[in-house]
Amino acid sequence: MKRTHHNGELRIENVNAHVTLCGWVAKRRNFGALVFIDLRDREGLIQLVFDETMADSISEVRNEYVLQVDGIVVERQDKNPKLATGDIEIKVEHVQILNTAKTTPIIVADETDALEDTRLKYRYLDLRRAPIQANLILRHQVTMLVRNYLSDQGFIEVETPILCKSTPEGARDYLVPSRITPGSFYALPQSPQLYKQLLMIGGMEKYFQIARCFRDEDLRADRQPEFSQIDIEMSFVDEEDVWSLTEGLMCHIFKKIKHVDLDAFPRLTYEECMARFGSDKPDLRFGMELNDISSIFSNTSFQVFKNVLDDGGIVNAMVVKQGTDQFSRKDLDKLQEFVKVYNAKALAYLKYDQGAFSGSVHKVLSDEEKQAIQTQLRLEDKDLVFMIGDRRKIAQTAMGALRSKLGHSLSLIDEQAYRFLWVTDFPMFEYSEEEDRFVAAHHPFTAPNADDVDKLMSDPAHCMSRAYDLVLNGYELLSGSIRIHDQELQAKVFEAIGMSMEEAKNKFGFFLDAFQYGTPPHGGVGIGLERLIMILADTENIRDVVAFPKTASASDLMSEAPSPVYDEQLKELHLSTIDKE
RNA sequence: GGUCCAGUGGUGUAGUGGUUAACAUGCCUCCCUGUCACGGAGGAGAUCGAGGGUUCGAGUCCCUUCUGGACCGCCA
Repeated sequence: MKRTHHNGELRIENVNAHVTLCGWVAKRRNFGALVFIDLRDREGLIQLVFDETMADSISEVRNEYVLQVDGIVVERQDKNPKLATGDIEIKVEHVQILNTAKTTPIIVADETDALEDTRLKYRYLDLRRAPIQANLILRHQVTMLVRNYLSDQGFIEVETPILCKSTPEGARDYLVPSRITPGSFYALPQSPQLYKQLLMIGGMEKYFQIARCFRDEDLRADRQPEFSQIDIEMSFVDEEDVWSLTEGLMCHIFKKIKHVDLDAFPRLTYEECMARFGSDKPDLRFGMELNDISSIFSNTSFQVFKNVLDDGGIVNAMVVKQGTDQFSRKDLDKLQEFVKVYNAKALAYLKYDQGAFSGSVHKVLSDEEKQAIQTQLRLEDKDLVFMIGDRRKIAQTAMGALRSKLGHSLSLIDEQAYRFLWVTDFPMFEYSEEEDRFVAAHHPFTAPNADDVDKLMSDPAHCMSRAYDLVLNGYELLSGSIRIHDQELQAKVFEAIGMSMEEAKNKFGFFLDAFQYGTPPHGGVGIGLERLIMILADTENIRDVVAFPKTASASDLMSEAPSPVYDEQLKELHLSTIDKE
């Protein structure tokens, strides 16, 4: 092999150069004895011309054949402005067929051909297409930037185990049976959480890893069962140190990849975030904030809102500016169904037009109430108000989901913008109705706010933590926290979530042991690499930025994993064949 | 665990109870010396995801099931 150039890099300046090129046949066009072939490689396309003297040597060549050609770069008579190499072509003098190819099930040259399941079944062909290659190259560039940046900042990349101890707190583990210890299992890491904290105890001070993580939970458009996390942990730091490091990294990435200078990263508490946007990962590329208008209805005769308020709920409102004519009755009925998905009982609406009200709750609200709504929400002509009266969390979440949906469907979003947001002061615990106890909202190693330590037992619902998320354009880009480094505090947190010291020792004994030998204050973050790449690649589908992704049911259409195994393998693992009923 | 959408030649679609399932593209053969979404002529290729039911008759209606997708729950 003596390839001299990539196909996409040749230009008019290369005219008369003798070149040797390699690649795949993207397209063949015949004119009697004259044949054009578009030759594709990773860097692009170039047109090859074969005259009658070459006709025999390429008569068998079809799409996706692998060729090596020698030829001379010549200027074209008719240039093709759509192609980077469109000013020139290669007059081929010698061709070698490196390999043949069967007719492909998907047409590689047509980037719109085939639905996603077919593309995934033949992923190796889909990967030949420019868009998916561009995404993988982008991913490579970002991980290189991350490694270099963090290394320059004094961080050490350390690999942590994939075969771990199962810690059944949080996400469901993927389990791996042990052959040597029958009946025992490893777990694949949901994240390197414990190991990175142990690295801090181990004196690494600044650690990072582009870490593979595994979670056996149901998938979504932005969730795969295995994914990568830019995992970072630092010793002797507080929130400001972690945030400033993270912001520096993000600024670096967006400068290098998108050539933009990011604005300062705003911060909101979780509570304010939920109140204003109905989400802990709000899209700040548009406004249309939520409003609590409960006080207007303190003496209402509208029974629905009255009941909600009596039960401690709220009435949440959102104004669609100039919205009165944007929704048909049918649209509004659909939105009604939409909020029910989020457990809201109903979606009320009120139209304000030329000083007069109409809409679903027009007749049941008093004039004073409507006037108060107009005043509080500063309604102008043709404004539409959506209202949800429900339990606080439901009213906020459902309205937040509606806000997000309408932001897209009404094109309120500035597609060019990158709007970051730090969300802080998360609750330390969430009440789990299922388990009838408080569970850690983040993970049980998150430090509580210093002021809230005495609430751990007395008032866990109002105990805030030192956890934080970084949100970008409506995606949770990372989560992190300042960790507990004091063993007594750690014990209290276990107690608060109803975990006995015995149980804690059984689950995290090695970790708690380590705490006794001089644990530095530490904290860090885990950045969802795929989500970052999705945003940079401008796609809403995580599979677009993963080379070999899995489907929504966690299977690989290409390799057909997961698959049954031989009885022999099960026997070695001391597992009996699973009864399929 | 739940809700919704989709499944028709290799690929992408049309077909809304009635002849031989249509179109585009790809594939094969032939023609063509300046195409680049090349063009022209011809050809092969589908038990309409699977199973059951309703009907004189089902790609079409009903039930079950499988697969893919989106969402809720879940994802510390």
